[in-house]
Amino acid sequence: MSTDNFKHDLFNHFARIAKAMSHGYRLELLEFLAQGERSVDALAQVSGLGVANTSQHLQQLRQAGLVANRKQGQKVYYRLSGLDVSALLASLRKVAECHLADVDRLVDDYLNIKDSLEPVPAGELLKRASAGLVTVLDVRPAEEYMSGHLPGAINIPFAELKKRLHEVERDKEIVAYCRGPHCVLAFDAVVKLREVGISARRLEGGLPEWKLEGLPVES
Amino acid sequence: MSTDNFKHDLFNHFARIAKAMSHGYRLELLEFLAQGERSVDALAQVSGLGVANTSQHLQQLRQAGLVANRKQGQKVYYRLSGLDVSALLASLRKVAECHLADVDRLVDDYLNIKDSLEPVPAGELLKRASAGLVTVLDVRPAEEYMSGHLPGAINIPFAELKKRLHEVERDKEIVAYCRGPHCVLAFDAVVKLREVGISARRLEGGLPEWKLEGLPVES
DNA sequence: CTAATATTCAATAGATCAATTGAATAAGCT
DNA sequence: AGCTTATTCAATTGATCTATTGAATATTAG
Repeated sequence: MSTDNFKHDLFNHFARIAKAMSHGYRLELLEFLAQGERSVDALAQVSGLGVANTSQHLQQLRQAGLVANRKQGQKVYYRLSGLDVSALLASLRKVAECHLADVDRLVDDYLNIKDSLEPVPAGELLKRASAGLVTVLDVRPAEEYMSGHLPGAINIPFAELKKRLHEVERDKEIVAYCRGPHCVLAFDAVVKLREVGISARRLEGGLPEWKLEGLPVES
Repeated sequence: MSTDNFKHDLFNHFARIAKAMSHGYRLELLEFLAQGERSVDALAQVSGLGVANTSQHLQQLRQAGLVANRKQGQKVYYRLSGLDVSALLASLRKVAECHLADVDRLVDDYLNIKDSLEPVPAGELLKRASAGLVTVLDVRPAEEYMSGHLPGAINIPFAELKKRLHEVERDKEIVAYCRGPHCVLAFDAVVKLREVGISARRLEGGLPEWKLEGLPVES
């Protein structure tokens, strides 16, 4: 049956993509890449893996078509091969949240403040930010900010937030964002800001989700 | 670092879901389940796997939260655990089509008639069908038709199409659909219908995609 | 040209996964 | 109760995957 072979081949190709995503570290790499282009050793550092190991994982992702790379000088820069990869990751996240009880519990335990933080939808933030009503705060590391961020956002990496609190206007509301819906940086930032009496909320989702909605990005 | 553990745990859970989808047979099972609820042996038959084997694959899918089951009498019926699982599969398909050159070639080779078949978008079909302008033809096996189909669709399984050609009205256009965008049944049906001079097109996507758009289903 | 940096390749051992087989459980039928 | 059907469990073998290590390649700097 040639049509059966077609079907098997096709599903095997789909499976190859899923297999590329079937490892925690590779998913972490994908999340970092969703923030912007990165070199191999930057990814190795941030993920805590060895360089050779990181390189091999990246190659698996590349063979599955999830990432692409370009060589500039001595460095090789990897990037997601498209927005649809971000969309795939978002789908995966959603299924996990809805149907994997463990994930739900984990998220509730760690981000138990979740509901009390009143996440701001992307569309609403865009309106209020362009009207100058809020300060948009990017709490990701500087390199991630530099390779793309929300329009008008200021960058104070979470690690430096305590020292640089004076940089934020205290009379405007702050909306913080980070890497994505399960990144703890924005959660923690909002808590820290509120501790010192600054009105703060977090964006629903992070930069990848913002891009997925087709909203503008500045760099 | 407790926040790092949280991240690792979370991504490991996501990876479990991807791992469940990282096997061709399991993806096939998911596509069949996207047509409706099925018992283990029905799935074993249609997938060509042994029953024990099928059962074990289904259990992996269940542990990943992708499917759910209920026991009725001596049979256990499995189903997708939600529409978001269909959405995840659709995302996977899209990434494969866009970024995996092999898939593109495979699809072009097999469904080379693809573009000439002028697929009908779901929204358009709904309008024209409710206006009585087209006959909607479901070419999937009878069991799949019975567990849910497009409103007003008639069912002639592809295998029986040749013998039952007389059942279709020759003066109305026919729109055929099957399991999904890469299922060959609707393609082949359209070709066969055109051979005998009947005006035919195919629906863009299949029943799962129809459901995903929130359109009504009859059973 | 030589040294240093960034990345990839190759080989290894330990772990996990897949398909098969036969037995065990559980529900209905006679 | 015994028999049949549907599903799951358990154990095996062969295959594939992961992390680590050290060497090989390529590009830039001195």
